[in-house]
Amino acid sequence: MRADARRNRDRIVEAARAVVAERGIEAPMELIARRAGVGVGTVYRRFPDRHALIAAMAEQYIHEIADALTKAEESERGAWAAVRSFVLWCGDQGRGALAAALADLPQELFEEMREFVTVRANMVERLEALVAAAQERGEMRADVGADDLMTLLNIFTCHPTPRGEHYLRVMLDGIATG
Amino acid sequence: MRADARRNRDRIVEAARAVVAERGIEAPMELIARRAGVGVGTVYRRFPDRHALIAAMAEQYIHEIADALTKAEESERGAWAAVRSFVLWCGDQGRGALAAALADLPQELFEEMREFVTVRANMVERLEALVAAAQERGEMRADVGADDLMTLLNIFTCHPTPRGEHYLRVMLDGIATG
DNA sequence: ACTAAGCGGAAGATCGTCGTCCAGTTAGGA
DNA sequence: TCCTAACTGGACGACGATCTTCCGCTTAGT
Repeated sequence: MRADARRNRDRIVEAARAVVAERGIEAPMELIARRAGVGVGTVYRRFPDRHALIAAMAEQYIHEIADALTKAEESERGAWAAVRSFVLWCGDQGRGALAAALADLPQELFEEMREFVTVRANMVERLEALVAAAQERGEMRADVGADDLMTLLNIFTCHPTPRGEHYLRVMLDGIATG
Repeated sequence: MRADARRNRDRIVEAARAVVAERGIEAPMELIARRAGVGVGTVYRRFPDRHALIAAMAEQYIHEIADALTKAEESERGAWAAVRSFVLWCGDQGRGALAAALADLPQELFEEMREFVTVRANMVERLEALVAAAQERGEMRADVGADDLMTLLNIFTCHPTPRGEHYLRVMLDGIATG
């Protein structure tokens, strides 16, 4: 692949993430192309259809999240601190908006996204372990699980508001054992 | 107006509320007509365009909310209890979904909806008073205001999930002074 | 039983997005 | 420098979803 083509490909994936986070999974291809500074034709040459683009995007995205979780795990300030900082990290930068957009992806699409599915499953497992540890130590209420955390993240970040991060903190205060 | 026409009119407004709550403010008119058990033609005779229908719907809706707030105020179990029960009432039955849908209404539309605007303004004022009282008594954290409560309601109810009410309760625990 | 009011839904208009195609441009090797 | 294969942008026709109108049939109510 020619160097300029490579550069454009990367720009397109990045633009897709931003646009999908803002406008949802059905954002027009032209918006993505514009944001990347290329024409629609260029997008379609690199990615035969929007599915391919979404898959590329999702893969990059899930790896970032998984890395953040690893960092949180390694911080060694306790399970609840790890959960908390991971949630706040996810809430930041509208990452969750992308997650929300991916969440209502048609089921059949996931079958072309093996890597994404695998990495995500692994991540959920690790988050569950962290939550269980925090609960065992009595640092976190027992009626909220890892899946609830992910749902809540989706809810908050998919609905952008100026005080989103503040709300997330209030929510975390409600989740922490008082 | 003939009795059957009146009946249909009411049914249409009710159907519109349900459909808009589920599918957003841009839900197809045909869906609303179907849900009301009438043809699209009937909808358009009663309401010249979707704006008129939305206005009728919004008016009915805001009165219900205002009534609920009145009930909460009258319960006399304290300001925080009133705020809490009002928020939970709103969260119930997907009322917020409708609020969310109304929230991203084009600005110019509100100018044809005087009644709605007036009643809503009055309601917000009363909620603010309740919040101030709860905060003064130290029952509620000071960094969350009436507008935040409304935003949070929108956020939660516009994004329907099986555990929505539970999340709202957790959130309220975070908002209450611990 | 008569008629004004009401009814449903087919049909045509409109709109936004998709994905293709091709004439023109450019990277980078010889 | 020159050459060409690779790449580029965006106009364009197709398409599906939704809007709104219109009209022949039905019905409430006198």
